[in-house]
Amino acid sequence: MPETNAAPELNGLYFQLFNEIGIINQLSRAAFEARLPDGMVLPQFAVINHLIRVQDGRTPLQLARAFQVPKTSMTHTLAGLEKRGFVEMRANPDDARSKQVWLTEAGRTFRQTAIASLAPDVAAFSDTLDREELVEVIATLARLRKRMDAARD
Amino acid sequence: MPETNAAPELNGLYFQLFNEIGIINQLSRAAFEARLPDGMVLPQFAVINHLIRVQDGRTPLQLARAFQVPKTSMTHTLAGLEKRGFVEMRANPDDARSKQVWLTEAGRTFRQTAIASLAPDVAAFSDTLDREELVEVIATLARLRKRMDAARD
DNA sequence: ATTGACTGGTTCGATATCGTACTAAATAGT
DNA sequence: ACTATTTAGTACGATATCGAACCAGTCAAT
Repeated sequence: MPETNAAPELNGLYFQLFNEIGIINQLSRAAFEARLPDGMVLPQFAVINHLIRVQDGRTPLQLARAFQVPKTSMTHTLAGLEKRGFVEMRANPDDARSKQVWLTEAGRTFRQTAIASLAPDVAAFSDTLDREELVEVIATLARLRKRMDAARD
Repeated sequence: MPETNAAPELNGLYFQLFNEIGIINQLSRAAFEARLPDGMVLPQFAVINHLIRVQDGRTPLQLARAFQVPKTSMTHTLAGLEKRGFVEMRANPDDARSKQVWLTEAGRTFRQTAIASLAPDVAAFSDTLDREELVEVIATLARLRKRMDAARD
């Protein structure tokens, strides 16, 4: 009965994939946080990075959705960034309930120095995957991510 | 000056990769925990799964290393599993400081039912990657994981 | 215009995660 | 044997994460 076994085995592979992903996430988080100053934490850096890649002025909810974290978590992350002066919360002119998150100069320069200080760590394993492999695995994971995202009812 | 740009761009790709990984990790965690009973959490399930894949009787420290979490986190995770009766801590006959983690029958059956109840969720996106793609991306990530692991001094 | 449903964000309490410091056992060097 | 160092695990305190409940603003239907 090959058909009845097909799905479970595939599921097993997905479990394995999520397992690898969990471990790498763990490793990258630990490596990042070892370099970042005092209590600065990976999600905070990730938010700054995201605001650079896309544009400033996202709303907190947009950010929460981008990272797929509950909005309460994003509130907390943003509070930390604001306390450090790396972002600035402004009122959203289009919607009085909402806000906008803007990077400050301090936030931008922080990102620069953080990336610079992380470079040696990345260099330690950056020869593992060449550019094509990287691009491909990113594309594959992005495909999966979008699909998983869409699958959430 | 193409050479000076080469490295930074590669770093940027790694950042993107870690970002995708973080989001998928988030999505899979949320999906899992939505199905798991009450306060059962992803790492707990992952430990049970790991104990099935490799063998019973791992020590807490081996588990912590396998998942690349601090040992205090593993202590906490195992305490949760033990309280629910899914694992059993025994003395390690080879080392009086150490312990061994063994699955109980309840733990094994729990895994079965958990996987069964997760199957529909996985099915919702399991057609995104075919078997070859899955195998390949897992292999690639495993390679990166091992390399990152080795790079930690 | 008014009501009811919905949405963006925060507050609050419970739990997870993790770093530091500690204890006890094992190991190494003499 | 004896001391110093390392190793396995835990206790504890600080912070991160998240779900539930909440408030204020928006939108839709009448």
